[in-house]
Amino acid sequence: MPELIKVFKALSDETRIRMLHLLLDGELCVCEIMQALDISQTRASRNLGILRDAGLLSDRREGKWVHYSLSQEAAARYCALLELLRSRQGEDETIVADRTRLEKAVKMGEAGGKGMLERTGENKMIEARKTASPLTKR
Amino acid sequence: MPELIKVFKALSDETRIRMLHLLLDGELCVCEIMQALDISQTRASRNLGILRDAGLLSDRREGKWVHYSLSQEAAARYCALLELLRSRQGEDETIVADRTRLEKAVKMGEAGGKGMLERTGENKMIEARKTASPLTKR
DNA sequence: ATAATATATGCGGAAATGCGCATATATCAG
DNA sequence: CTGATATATGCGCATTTCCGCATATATTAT
Repeated sequence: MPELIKVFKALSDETRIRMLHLLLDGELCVCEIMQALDISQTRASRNLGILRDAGLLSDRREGKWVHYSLSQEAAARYCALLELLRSRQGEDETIVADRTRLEKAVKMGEAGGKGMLERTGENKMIEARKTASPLTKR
Repeated sequence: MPELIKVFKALSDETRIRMLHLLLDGELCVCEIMQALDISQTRASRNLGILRDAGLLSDRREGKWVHYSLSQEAAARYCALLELLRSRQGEDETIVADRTRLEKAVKMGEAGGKGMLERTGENKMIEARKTASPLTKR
């Protein structure tokens, strides 16, 4: 299958578009993305893999965490596509909500989060935790 | 479903990408496209409809023929996408073959073709015919 | 070593997609 | 009118996609 079509296939799914929107702003690990989008771990991992296999993302393991980010090649080859995405960032309600959840997750991470694998659900409070998290580095 | 995702879905099929490549050069009717791609009438009509419903094409009936072309809105909103396509035109063997078949079909049309609905098959000769065709106008 | 956390993946089922066949619709010629 | 040509569409089937569940793998902590 021609490469460009694989890219379009990767882009033709709402979950993956939401992921890309977040990753336009920088690297994130799977557990951050699944919290931001409020989706299952399976779904997050699978769809990130599809974006990676299409050449749009690259991944990097650091300890327990795998960080995904826009690939260099994609940023070069498909910058027109990414710009098209960027230009629509404000139009979608869902994207805004994802950002909000991401920020919340990042804050809890900075406070020293642990056990991020559970989906929190929109309004569920989780007390501060003790050990390291990928977010403490910020 | 967000509009942009519908567009990506429409673009994530090889048949439809081939169609778009031909239509980047101008308006074509269904029978020309099915000959150029050497596909069935059903397949041509269905996939052109999908591109139209995604907002990428507009159609115009003229007598027996329905002509499809890039829509004004798409050319404006998605010109980055179309440029990306254009920039890959040379890379794909299939696209070149489609162009060749299209030119052949156009020539037979100018000579006064009729009964274009049958797929010709790559090397099947068809004698010149007598009545009007969408191609005589060129 | 065991346990906990983070991520990936095999499997199965529900839904979506792609397309051929037959047929419907539209237009034109006679 | 009938017949020929061009296009669209309902139906059915094969393939693909999406995702949850359970489980496997990787890393770190104890």
